[in-house]
Amino acid sequence: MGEKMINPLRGMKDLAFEDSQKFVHIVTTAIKIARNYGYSYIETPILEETALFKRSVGESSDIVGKEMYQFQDKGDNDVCMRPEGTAGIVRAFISNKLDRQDSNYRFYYYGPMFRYERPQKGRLRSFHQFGCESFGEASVYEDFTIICMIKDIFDSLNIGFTLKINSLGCKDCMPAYREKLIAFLGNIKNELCEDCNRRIDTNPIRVLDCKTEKCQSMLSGSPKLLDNLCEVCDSDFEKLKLLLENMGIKYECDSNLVRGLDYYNKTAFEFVSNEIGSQSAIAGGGRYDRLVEFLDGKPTPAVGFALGIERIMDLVILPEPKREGYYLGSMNEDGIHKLLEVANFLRKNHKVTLEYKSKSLKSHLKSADRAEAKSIIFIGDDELANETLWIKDLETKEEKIIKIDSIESSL
RNA sequence: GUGGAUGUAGCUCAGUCGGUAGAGCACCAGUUUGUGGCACUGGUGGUCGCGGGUUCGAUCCCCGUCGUCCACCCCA
Repeated sequence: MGEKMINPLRGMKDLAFEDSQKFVHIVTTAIKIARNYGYSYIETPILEETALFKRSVGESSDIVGKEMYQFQDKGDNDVCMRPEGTAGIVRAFISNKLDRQDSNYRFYYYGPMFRYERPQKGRLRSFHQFGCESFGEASVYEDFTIICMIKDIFDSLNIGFTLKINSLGCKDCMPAYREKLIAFLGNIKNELCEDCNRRIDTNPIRVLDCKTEKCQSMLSGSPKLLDNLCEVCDSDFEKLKLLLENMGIKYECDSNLVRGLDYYNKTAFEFVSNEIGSQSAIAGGGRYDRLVEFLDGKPTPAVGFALGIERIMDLVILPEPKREGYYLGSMNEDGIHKLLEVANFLRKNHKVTLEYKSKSLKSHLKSADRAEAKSIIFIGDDELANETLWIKDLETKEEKIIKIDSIESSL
């Protein structure tokens, strides 16, 4: 008492009412589709050893460099709230020795992620992702299938998007391209902006999609990633494009599309929306064939994606609410007492809203509307005297009176 | 981390060229001694983000602080 009111932490939001309904709608839709594609649920801890994220997400990324919720726990362990989902799933995949098993594993997950960033539209410190990870399948068909799955999810949520794809190459072609690009950038270093000069060291490919006009004009002759792929990467990328075209899925090739996390290779993709402000990515993912071995597992090809639930919450339209169940109310205390038993019975099969305050029928009817009940059950003075219930269907407006002790056969 | 806005009732916002505040929505009640989603009437509800300064007096002016929003960076 008298102390300062406690508010949620910066960048953290409570989800209730319409927001939580949207959240559940998105997650249940995504789960249903993921299950149709053969994915099963996996739940991993929110807290992990910090080293996990340093080795997977990569020290060069901003996520690890400056956005982690990292601290020492009471056992003096260096721990971290997960900033993304893939690392923990891969860790679990290896911890459970699934990498020793020569078969495919497909997992879906959803839950909160934490990044210590400055909040803005579509960007929170505590936010939720739904994601899928497929292990053991090297075929580009799997990349294609996962893109189809995301498309299905957005289609069923009625959300429009643009699909962008790129290939990041593999261990055979990416390093060579990287050197080529660094050499090119080195020559025009003095003309590039401050940010780009920093990027040359941290993530040179990012320089390619710098927003400043000066940089863009300097970059017109830069070597392009897609022109420098090895034979396998190139033919897989061509195959992916063909598969998408045959399926009628529109896409844009974006040679500058770079995933923010270090572990990606080959196929990279992003679903963007132009309706949600500056943070336009609503889902992103790609292939990460080397991550399992980086984390000391047996080399296992993998591909996955994550979608930002809060970002698509602004885009989904909730289905019309339907009236459901019963609202129970009385004009007098004794009636409420009887309704407690009625509620107990009905709750075995129906949604029930029981009002404990005695008040007029009119007032109860209003409350019943607000509760979105399909029917109201009411006990007034007459019903109390006759041991009956007055029941009205709020949609059809039909009314009936039944004996309380015949409720089991009447409802 | 940088920059720009902003902070008045549960919500959306007005307002006072400095004299401690209002509307709409929502909520409650009544109009109808027992018939809803409409209408009308009335009511509950705010130390005008917090701290300091100027002033006889600050919600309004000044400084600070915290929060929120938006953009950059980066990302889902």
